Amino acid sequence: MARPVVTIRDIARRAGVSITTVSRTLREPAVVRPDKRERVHQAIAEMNYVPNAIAQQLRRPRHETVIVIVPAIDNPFFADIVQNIELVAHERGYRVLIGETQSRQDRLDHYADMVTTRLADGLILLGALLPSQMRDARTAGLPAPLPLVFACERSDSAYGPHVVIDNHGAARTAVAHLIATGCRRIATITGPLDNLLCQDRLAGYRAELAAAGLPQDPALVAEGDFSLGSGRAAMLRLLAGADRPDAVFCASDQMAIGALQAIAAAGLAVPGDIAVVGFDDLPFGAFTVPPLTTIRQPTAAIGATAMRMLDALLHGRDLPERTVVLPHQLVVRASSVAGPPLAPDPPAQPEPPDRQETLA
Amino acid sequence: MARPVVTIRDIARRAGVSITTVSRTLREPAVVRPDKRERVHQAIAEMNYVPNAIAQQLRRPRHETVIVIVPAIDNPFFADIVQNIELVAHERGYRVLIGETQSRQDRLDHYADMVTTRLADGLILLGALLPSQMRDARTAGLPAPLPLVFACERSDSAYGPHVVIDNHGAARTAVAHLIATGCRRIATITGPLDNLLCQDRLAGYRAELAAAGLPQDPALVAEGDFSLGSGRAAMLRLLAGADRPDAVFCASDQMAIGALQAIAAAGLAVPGDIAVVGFDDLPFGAFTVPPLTTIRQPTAAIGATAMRMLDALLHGRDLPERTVVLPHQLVVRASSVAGPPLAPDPPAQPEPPDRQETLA
DNA sequence: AGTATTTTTGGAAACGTTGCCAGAACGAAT
DNA sequence: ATTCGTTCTGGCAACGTTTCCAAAAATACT
Repeated sequence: MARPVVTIRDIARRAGVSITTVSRTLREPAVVRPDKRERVHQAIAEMNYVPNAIAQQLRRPRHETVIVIVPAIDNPFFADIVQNIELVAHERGYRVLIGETQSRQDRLDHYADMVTTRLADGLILLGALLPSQMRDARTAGLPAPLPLVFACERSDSAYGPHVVIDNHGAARTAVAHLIATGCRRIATITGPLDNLLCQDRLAGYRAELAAAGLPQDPALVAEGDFSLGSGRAAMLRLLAGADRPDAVFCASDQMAIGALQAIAAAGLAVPGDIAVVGFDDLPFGAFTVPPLTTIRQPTAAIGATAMRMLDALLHGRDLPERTVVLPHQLVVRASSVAGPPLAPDPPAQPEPPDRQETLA
Repeated sequence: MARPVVTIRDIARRAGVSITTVSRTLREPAVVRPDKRERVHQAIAEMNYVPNAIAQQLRRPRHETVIVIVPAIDNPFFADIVQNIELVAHERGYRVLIGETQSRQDRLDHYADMVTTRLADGLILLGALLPSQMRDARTAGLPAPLPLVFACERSDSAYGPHVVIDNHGAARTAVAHLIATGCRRIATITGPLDNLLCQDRLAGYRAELAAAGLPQDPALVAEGDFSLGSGRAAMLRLLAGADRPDAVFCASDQMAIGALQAIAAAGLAVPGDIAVVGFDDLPFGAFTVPPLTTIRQPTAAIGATAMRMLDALLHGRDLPERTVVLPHQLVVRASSVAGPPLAPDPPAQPEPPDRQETLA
């Protein structure tokens, strides 16, 4: 188990050169003479030397490592964003580590500690939870101790830059679509309402109803927690009401799928009796029965932009904007519009070109 | 951005003590006199000092960090295992980092490098992919250079210990169940067949058919890649055949859900026309229409056992067994058995007590 | 051949900790 | 007062790199 550790010193001895030369052979080979370079490489191969990254990092100001904090690792929506963070990260020489919090403060703090103790450079938060030390520093009037970027979720913008979509507007778009297809009694299943993003979506829902001159009925608002089971339960509650809704706007696709099942279990038809619109455009949504109308979030752009912003932050560059708002898109499928099959899904959201430049 | 870095030296100066005393105040407070201890703590608070973990680790032999390699972060099956790895890891003072490979060798190697370069202590592989350096070392006749444990997937056991289920037996159980309910023309949708685990499940399927004296029809075997879309496509292929199957055993729930949709799209009934059995018992499977019969894997035990094995490995303790096989369980729901609603789902698999002790 | 320039090299000081060891300070026992 | 144990403390050498800087070697130029 405890194989003797080969260090740069051993290589130097073996190759008959100085430690410096070995280091340089690895770091900037061009500057060392070919014959020595050769000898060094040979020694490295023979002795099976691998540089100790810990020691290297002790001398380097930065480690090119970022941590992505995900509330729940099994949410495909986050998974897609993480994918795109990794794309940009790799391209710029960063290593990406993923930390799952299950929305627990202690877990988040544990990962945040990796940044304060200099094991990693920065954080991308896909959840709304805030590291304790950020809050503490804030109340103590200190500057933000951690370089971090919020993606998807919204928080107090004093804590760091954001990349988000217009949740209020997206909710309005979804509800407007339902109204346009003739629905009049539109319910909503929200996410946890202590979450700013969910408040935004609920407000958008209300705003659109108001704009269309439709009445607001508190009995048509049910709170879920983004999960499938909670969507199902919420839908059952809505169906139990005296005057059943003719449409439901759900704050996540997972909840929308739960709603679909509750509606089917009640023997009602979608969209005939009740139209359903979700949010996120999970890959799964295209396969439900019927396929789900939803709001597509620009996951590629969200991930890429968040990583670019963090990169900028870590290099002390000024960000052109503290908050970047990316465009969403309504994807209409059969859960909201009856009739013959619709046109195939629109292509994936293209990368907005402007970000690319401002943050390059 | 570039706040001056406060080091242990600054604290020593401020508190009027030596560096050693500061270190000791943090490491073994009991031994330093209360008054100095107090002064040090105060200086730490005033200057906002956080020890540099990189520097600490340079002096320590181990870092208490493990990396879990997941092929695809959005697979809920892996998510659940990761959860349970984290549980045991935390309890034993390890930090868990997750790396996603998308089955790409370069990404895996990148994470594996973190272990060789001593940024992390060991690896738990949830995928079948093997770090290049393992293979290289093997062909060069060297000992395994990385402490790692395979979970779920099977590989050449010379590379490291395994914790798995009996995939061959589980497939037999599933097929036997279908035969018991009266099915005779049983198809299967496999995972990628270069994968040992998938080969095992296919072999189990064949063995059970043979044992029941049913014929083997190559036209009843379709290959997928675990994903929902691939299951749908495979089912369509099976349905296109001359003599349609009356049941299908799928090597993953995701593929089974795809199959359900293909069957529904063809206007056939489940289980009336075709019975469907999946594999994994994803939370989602309980919510499909109809709910999915499946093989439940003991995710809690798999995760916990894998982490315990890695812990043992890292401490140079001998493992009681190189390969641990955990029990699976058939969960019968309406996709395979028609009729009145069945008994509620069986409770989650209890932790097998024996592992706990042998590896504690 | 001799000097000026450029290219290569190696010594040594960091980086921020920990932990050994010897010595200082303290109290207790003579 | 002196001696003897304890308890605390600080100096210093690690840990394995990288990176100045100055010196040495190689090359170019008169």
